[in-house]
Amino acid sequence: MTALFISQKRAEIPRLRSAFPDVRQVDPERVLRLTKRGDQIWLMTDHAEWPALTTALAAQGCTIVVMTLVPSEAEALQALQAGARGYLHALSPPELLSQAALVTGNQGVWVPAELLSKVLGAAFTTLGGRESLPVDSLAILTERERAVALAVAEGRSNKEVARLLDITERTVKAHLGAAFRKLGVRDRMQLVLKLSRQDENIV
Amino acid sequence: MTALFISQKRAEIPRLRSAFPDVRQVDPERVLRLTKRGDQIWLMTDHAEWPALTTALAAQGCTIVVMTLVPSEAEALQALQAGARGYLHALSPPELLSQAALVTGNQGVWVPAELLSKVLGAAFTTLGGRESLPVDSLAILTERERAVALAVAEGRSNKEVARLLDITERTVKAHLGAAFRKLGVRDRMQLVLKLSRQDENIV
DNA sequence: AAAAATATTGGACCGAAGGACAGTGTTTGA
DNA sequence: TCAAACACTGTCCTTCGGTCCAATATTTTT
Repeated sequence: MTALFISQKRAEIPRLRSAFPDVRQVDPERVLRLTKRGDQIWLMTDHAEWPALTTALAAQGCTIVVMTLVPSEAEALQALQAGARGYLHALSPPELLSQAALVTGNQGVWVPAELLSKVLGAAFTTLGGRESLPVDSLAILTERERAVALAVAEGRSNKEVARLLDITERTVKAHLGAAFRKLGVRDRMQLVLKLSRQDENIV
Repeated sequence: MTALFISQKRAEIPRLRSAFPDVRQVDPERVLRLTKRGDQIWLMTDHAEWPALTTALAAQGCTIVVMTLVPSEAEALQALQAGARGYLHALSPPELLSQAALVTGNQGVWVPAELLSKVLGAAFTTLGGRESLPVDSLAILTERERAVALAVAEGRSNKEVARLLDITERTVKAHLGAAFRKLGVRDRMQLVLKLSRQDENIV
């Protein structure tokens, strides 16, 4: 994993280097030929092409954190919609940079707390929430039947479930059979499909 | 820092416990008196008050991850809007739960990759999952093995697949056995889990 | 108190699933 | 051309999964 700092201007960010000693500074024009899947990119918004560059790098499988000197809600949304996983002030303290790296490196999204509600609120109103409250199939099961069904839905065999719940394999079969009947499925395969893909049945 | 698992039903989630051995299960009614700032809350959407509870807990300074058996874009938005920092499938593998805990514990937002783009309206590329992507997994199979594996992953029995592909049930077993070996799974249950939860599987 | 639901287990049965071993014909690549 | 991969099928065997016939004890509901 390589860490790259992309900026049009030659403005070095000391705090970035103190958080990531191995970071390399690269020009926007050449970065697309230097990056590979999984690279961590710190991208300054000091040139006009940064949204397109973000999208292109995201398509390559890079993790992009957009850095700005003037944070704004609009720019944050633009960054995230372009495929960036993080957005923060360029002069953030090193601990914050490390935190953002940790979060974005683990498939998370990092946005400053004061912008988070605005960004999510905007996303919410933009997409509009259509209320589709899916019925919970497991509600009609008893506690024990549900425990067995959930364990089975994770791929466990009857014997494994028996050990897990400290009951006989025969009892597992009993609960499981009851669950099958109540849920209207014929076997464990249908069960796991019903549980993991219910949204497709609703919508 | 305390980890609490909140569910109306007594459904234990074994994977949650395997990722966080010290997690305590608490009833929704009593959780507000037990939590303190910084606690990590895993909240199931199996009762009607979960959005209000999320807001209340977020106001207390807790980190909330909403878990559901039926992920949907609308519910994800509702969770984040209510103040949750994470949203994921209740049957996610332990590594994913750990990752979500890490991200949300560091002020990050965690949403499954396939929902992230919808939630933020962004062009996220599915990063991670190197050898786990469905296409990658199925790529190592022959055309026939892939056809059988996909049919089985839809819940069909060997006999049904045989009729579907107009071959003998014995041949289905042959192709399926080869697929098991190549994919490193032990039976059809593991296969459907591997294929249906690919997008969440990061490794 | 009576009735219903739940949790637990037993035995037996049968089909499905998966592997071991063996064989045929076709296609493809070195 | 020859080896390797592929597609296909057979028999035999073991284990697993699911359902049928029960039974008993506890809890909850009516």
